[in-house]
Amino acid sequence: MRDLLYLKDEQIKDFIEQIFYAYRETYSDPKKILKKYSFGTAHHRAIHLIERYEGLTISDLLEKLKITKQSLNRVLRDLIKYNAITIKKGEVDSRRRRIFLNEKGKKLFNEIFLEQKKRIYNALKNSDSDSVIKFKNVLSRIVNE
Amino acid sequence: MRDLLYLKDEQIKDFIEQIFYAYRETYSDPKKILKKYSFGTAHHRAIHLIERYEGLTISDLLEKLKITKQSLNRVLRDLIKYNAITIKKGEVDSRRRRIFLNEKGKKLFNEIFLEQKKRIYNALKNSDSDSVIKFKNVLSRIVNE
DNA sequence: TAGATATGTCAATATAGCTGACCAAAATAG
DNA sequence: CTATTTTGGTCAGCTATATTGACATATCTA
Repeated sequence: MRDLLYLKDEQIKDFIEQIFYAYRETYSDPKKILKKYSFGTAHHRAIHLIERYEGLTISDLLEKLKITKQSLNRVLRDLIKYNAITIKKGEVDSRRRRIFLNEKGKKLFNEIFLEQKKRIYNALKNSDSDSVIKFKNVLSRIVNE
Repeated sequence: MRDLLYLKDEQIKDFIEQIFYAYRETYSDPKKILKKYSFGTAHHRAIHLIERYEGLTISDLLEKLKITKQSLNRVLRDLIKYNAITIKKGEVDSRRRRIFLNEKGKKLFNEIFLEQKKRIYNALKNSDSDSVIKFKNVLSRIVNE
């Protein structure tokens, strides 16, 4: 590995640490709201992905979350019970069930997102668009590495 | 909130999602190594901070980790038992105990870091220094927001 | 019709966090 | 010097989120 000035070990350690803090803080913000509904971060992550990828299947969700179906099932059961989501049989293949947000789920998502958005928005609002683009690119390279 | 082109809700949702993936992947990489020593991510985070801030106190560590002393104590007990760390009485205030990595702890840290470093290094090595700097700046704004 | 696929569910276990209560040593304030 | 505060350790029990393994069911495909 080349020892580029901006890729020294101490810099990399710092990134590893900052990624932890960024994740923790970003997902801590809406915890009070989640608690009101007796939900946790596991429900939050699921609802986030269901909102973003409407109609995704159980296995799509499993791949994104990288948890077991047993773990996911508990979460989905809770969300169904609260009437946040609906699972419909797939049209082409009725085994591939598709997950959708109900009105109650959309409201819940928005309440969570509004809280969570603040941190990101405030962090970026004073950044130039070039910083935001470069942040996005580096982040996605880390994810897809 | 202004609706700047690069700060649309969908963009912010994407950041929230990517931060989750970045954290998860970055901290998943060394899990096999940790398992060899019967350690988990909680031990990893502690050892990372102890390496970076040598001689930090229990309460320094508690503040950085944002967990309870009961949770931290379990982790530290395991690390002491393995002989990864030593806790010394503080020189000025002997209640403020300072935590240090032993040789065994340094070796363990290096083994973990080498694995974890790959993802960050590979993600950054083809980025120009400006991208890295801007990534760092935006990340730290998210953390300190 | 026989297998493969997608999903659900039961049971047991692990990890990492929490609260509450209580204790001891050491520093500091009166 | 004593009283209080600060720092840390520990016990016990609980919760949230994940795991593995086994088995069941419906549906699709060959």
